[in-house]
Amino acid sequence: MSLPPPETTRQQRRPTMKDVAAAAGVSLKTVSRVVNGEANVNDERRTAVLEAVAKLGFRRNASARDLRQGRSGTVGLLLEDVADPFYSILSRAVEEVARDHRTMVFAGSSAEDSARERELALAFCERRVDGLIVVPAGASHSYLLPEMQAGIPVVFVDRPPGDIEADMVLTDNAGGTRRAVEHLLSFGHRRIGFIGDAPQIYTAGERLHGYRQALESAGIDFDDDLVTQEVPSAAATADALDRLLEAPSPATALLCGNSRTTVSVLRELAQREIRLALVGFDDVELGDLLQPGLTVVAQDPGAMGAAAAHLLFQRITGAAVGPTQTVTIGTRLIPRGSGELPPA
Amino acid sequence: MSLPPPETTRQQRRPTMKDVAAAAGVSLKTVSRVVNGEANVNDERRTAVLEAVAKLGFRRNASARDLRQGRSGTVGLLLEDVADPFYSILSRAVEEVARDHRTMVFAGSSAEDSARERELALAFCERRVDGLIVVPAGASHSYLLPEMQAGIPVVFVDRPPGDIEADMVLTDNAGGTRRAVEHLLSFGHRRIGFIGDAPQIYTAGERLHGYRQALESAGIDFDDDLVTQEVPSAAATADALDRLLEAPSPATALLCGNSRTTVSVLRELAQREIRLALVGFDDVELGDLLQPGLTVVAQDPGAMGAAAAHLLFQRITGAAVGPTQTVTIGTRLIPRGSGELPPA
DNA sequence: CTGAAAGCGCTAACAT
DNA sequence: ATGTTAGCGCTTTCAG
Repeated sequence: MSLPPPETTRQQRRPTMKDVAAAAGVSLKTVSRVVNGEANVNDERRTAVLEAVAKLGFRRNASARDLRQGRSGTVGLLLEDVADPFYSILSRAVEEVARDHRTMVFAGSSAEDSARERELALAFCERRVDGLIVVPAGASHSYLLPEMQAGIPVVFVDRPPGDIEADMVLTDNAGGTRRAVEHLLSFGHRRIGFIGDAPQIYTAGERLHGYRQALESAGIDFDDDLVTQEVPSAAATADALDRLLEAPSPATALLCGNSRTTVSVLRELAQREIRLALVGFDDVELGDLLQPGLTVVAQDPGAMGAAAAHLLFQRITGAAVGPTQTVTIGTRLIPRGSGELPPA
Repeated sequence: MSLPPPETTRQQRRPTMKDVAAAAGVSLKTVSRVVNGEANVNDERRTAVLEAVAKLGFRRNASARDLRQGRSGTVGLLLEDVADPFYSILSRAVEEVARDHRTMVFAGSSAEDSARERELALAFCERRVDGLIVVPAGASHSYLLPEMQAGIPVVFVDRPPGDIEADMVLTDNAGGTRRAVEHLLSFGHRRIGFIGDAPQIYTAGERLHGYRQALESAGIDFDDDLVTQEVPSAAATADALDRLLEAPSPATALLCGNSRTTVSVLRELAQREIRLALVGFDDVELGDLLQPGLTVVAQDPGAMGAAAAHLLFQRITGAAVGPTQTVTIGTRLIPRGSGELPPA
């Protein structure tokens, strides 16, 4: 007089190779051979194994395999924010390269928080990723040294690591702003404003550097009144814009150091009904549909992700050994109208 | 007379708990207790263990732990394209919920290819993910039944699965287009065009349904001349637009069934210098900066991701048992100008 | 071509 | 409070 089984879905124990072996009447090792597509298995037995696999719904346990083999077939990808278009495009590029290497990708967002970056990176290492691609959030990365010495290759993207040497993939930031300034100069501008990100951010420094270089080459004095560097927020950008336009000799053109700032400036300009020559660093979606179209210095996040992943897999496979490498990806100036307006 | 060691970086074998135990002069189990923050360890020994951990650079091997415990602390997220803003926002939301559950996320892009969807989903299962969130690419998902029966919960997002019953999180597609049409009707339009995605796509069907419902409620006859359903491409959209505008009684307003179509239409309208009342389904970045601003029926990918993840973890933890659940997420009409233009 | 045995690094169950 | 033993599911090694 036993009770009927409960009505919930039955949670079967997953079949193992041992179960398959029993069902097929062969040894566990033969199952392993068949499942892994090795040669040297009699056709008859192979068929029996495949039938048992299908019947039982067997699926090899990657944890067990990884444990035995010492590698996991995964890489970790640590971004600032998976939802940001720049990083999501980069992410997809990494995924495609990883796929070619039959590798899965763990992705995580540091949210620009160095503690969270570290936590995620070490969690990836605990999972024994075969390699790590990191967009640095924090300023120190020595916490990764033990992991790197233990054989986990790490490639940094977009910004250099804080206090260690490692492979990296960077945008040619200075070259990008240099070209943007030269472009504006060629349309007759001499008073070119620059609203950049906070100076402690690597890319912000590089971009400012390119801006200064281009002015210097053109024999134009750098003017503090025309330059702002701060964390991009709508309010801060509006203030910065005020400064540039109310300077004794106001800006006739503006270069924005990142896309968040560019968007804030566009909103301000629309509201104030001001026309100002404008070039943005980093492309924004639908930039061509604005009026005028938005001229930008476009980065190539896809190329950066692909380059980082290629470099990483070269390290993983041992195809690349020796000193650290730095890959620099160029920018592309895309004229769409806003950067070709003449001085007022 | 032995040779000097090679000059390449030394690949140390990673220390194990056994090594830590030896270094600290305790048993392996004590190391395990300390590493896992269990109570019942003498302070002196705990200190010794922690020192050995730091000195050796020990990091617990998650593969071994997973194998023993039978769960992996990971979930799989299968999207159409990680780089698409809709999915990248969804993805970030999933990541945040997973983080609360100390779980990492594997993300993969099916590229709208059912074979690739299946391949990725099964690869996730092989990695013994604790659960799976899937945006269906293919029409059949019975291949997941053995996995689900083996205890891997699966939540489908954005579209229902093909031939199985499962939890899902959907947008209120029909409700969204209904409101869009009502909105256009309220501005006096009676000839409202609809350019939707290919009819075999679930969301496309639902959106068309809402369009028809709203017309019917308003006592307006459905007119085939004003409706197109095809794979969104710039060329196809241009043709569709031609049809609507050259119909015997042409459209004065247009509802686009997805954001790719919306963008294509915007490009066409800009080129032709035509003004047409326009509402897009799904928001696009910078829609407020266009002239006129783009009126949209906004979906909420963040809410969808969060809902899917919550449901998934309820299944994983057993907080939810029993019949499948469907969560429907509402849309929001955002008037910005283009949808408030009167009939020509 | 096939199989038996050992063991990857960890945790669960059971002593002490 | 601490240690011992067994074993998760697989691959490696070695023997037939």
